Amino acid sequence: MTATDTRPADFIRAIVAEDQATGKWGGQVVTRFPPEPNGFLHIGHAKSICLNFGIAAELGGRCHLRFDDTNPSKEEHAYVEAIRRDVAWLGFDWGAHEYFASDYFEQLYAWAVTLIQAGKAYVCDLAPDEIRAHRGTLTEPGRDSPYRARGVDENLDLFARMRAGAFADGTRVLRARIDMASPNLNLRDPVLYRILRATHHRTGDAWCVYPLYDYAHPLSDSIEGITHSICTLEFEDHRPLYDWLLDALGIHHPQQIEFARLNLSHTVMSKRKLLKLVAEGHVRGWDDPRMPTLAGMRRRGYTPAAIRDFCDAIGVAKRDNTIEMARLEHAVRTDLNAVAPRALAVLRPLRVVIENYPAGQVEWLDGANNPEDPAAGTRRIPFGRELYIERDDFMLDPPPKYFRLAPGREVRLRFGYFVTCVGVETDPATGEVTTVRCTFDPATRGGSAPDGRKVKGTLHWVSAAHAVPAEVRLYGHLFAVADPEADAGDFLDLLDPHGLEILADCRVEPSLAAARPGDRFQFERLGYFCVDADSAADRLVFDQTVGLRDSWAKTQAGSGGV
RNA sequence: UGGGGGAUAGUCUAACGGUAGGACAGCUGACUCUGGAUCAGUAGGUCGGGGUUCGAAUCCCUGUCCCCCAGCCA
Repeated sequence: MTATDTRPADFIRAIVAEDQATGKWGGQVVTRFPPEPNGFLHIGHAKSICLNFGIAAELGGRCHLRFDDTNPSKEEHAYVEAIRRDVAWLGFDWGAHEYFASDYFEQLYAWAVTLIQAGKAYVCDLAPDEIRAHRGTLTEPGRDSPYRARGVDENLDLFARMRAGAFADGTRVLRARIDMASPNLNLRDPVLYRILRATHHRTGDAWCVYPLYDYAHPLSDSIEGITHSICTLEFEDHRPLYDWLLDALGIHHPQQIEFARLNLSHTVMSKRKLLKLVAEGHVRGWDDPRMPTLAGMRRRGYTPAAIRDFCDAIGVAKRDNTIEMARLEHAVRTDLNAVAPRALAVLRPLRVVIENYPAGQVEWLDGANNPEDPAAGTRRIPFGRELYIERDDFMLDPPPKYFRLAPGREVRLRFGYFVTCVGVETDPATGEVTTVRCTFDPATRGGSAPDGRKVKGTLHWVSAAHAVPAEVRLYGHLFAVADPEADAGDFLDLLDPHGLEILADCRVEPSLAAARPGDRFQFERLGYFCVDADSAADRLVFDQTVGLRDSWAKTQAGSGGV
């Protein structure tokens, strides 16, 4: 064990480890994941979840799931349930530590009164645009609100009446009295409470004043005894306010630490944009397999382990970053390769007739369920005179280095026999090959030749008489460009038109007939697929999770195609 | 150019004054009943300029570039 092995994996873990060593928090580690229930969780949230729950787990601490529900106009209970489901699916358990900022409204209100009494907060009657005008700009200081000098008693009375519903929405706010000339705009008397008549998903109409994030967040952290409040970079400017409030109140003061959020190529992470895609029907929903949401990734067949491994692998730092999608795909391939049962499935069927194979004869051949895992056992696959192979696996006039079937060429049918192409039938109108005629070598049953001869290619196939029809949905990237956020135009114009391709006439081996939604398979030579929620007993539907690495396709791309 | 952050291979990420390392992507090759998997090899980097030092990605000075902040969103 070297020093490198014991060094914390990232700068946040280093801080927490240091705090543990010095006993700063009495040996305690309490983190929290604080989503706002106004949308579904995405892979960016997964980074934060893995960080917060991971640190707590590593150090014997705990991580709270706290819904930051301070804005009733945007939040819904349905999102709460979706978030719970996604965090649990990812593999994390918050136990009894589920909280809502809205549970703290009474305490938060009481602390606001405390601030007023201490002369550190005041009720401001300025309209929203006036507040903005008084705030100044990045380079000019703000101006004091004319209400800044209001007396404690008047503030107390006004704030009580705000709560009581005496004033219209937007007519008054409670503000912290800090410094209108601060170079940090967050300190120019930030708004703490606004009047908002909206039904809250949990407190209903009990309140008409709601705290803002900057006020509710540090106090919620404090109430819960959080030690390390880990958030993303854009809140760095808010830390002085976070600290100011906790100091002003003299209560438990967690340490806020910021890290760079995850960006993934070929997709967007903005909740606003994801919501727009869903609301306007550009995708089928929050769980559309093209979406970077955990629900979408789950539906597509990503495993929790793959996502966790991905989050561990990308690291945590402060510099802006965009992870290549290939990194995520690598994580899911690695996981699925080890655990996904194999199956034979033909996406674009091409009929094959084996001339010297007896009509009506059926043989049940043994196929390994997972070459990576002998314990996975074998299954029986029917073989007959008439089969389907992949259209891509046959060419009348193949280019060099093409190892598949072509006139006169011999290949192996996976787990089956060597077959040689002896002719084709074509559609006289289009010239398209409709049937490939072959002969088989009976001595090669199971896939190897007693005379030791080799074949360059092995094809997947299904028995025409036994194959089960299926729909397969192929997915590309959500966006056609690596960084859809970079373009100044409408991001919708950047959606990849090839992001979804539906193949309605596929054929899969009969053992797949029993597959249930959520089941994952590797279709040999093609990729990983997951049974979609739309699947029914009489209509199998598969989603492509990710393709297998394909060096032939790479060769093709490199040579500019055939 | 007010404040706050950040710059290490194509993309991420380590190195805490002492050989710039790892991963993904790329390329070569080996092996293979998945052109999969696996294995081996290979190429590629410290934002620029000064300085301190025996020695600098790391410390100092200076310049440049990138990100965030002017919601009664979070």
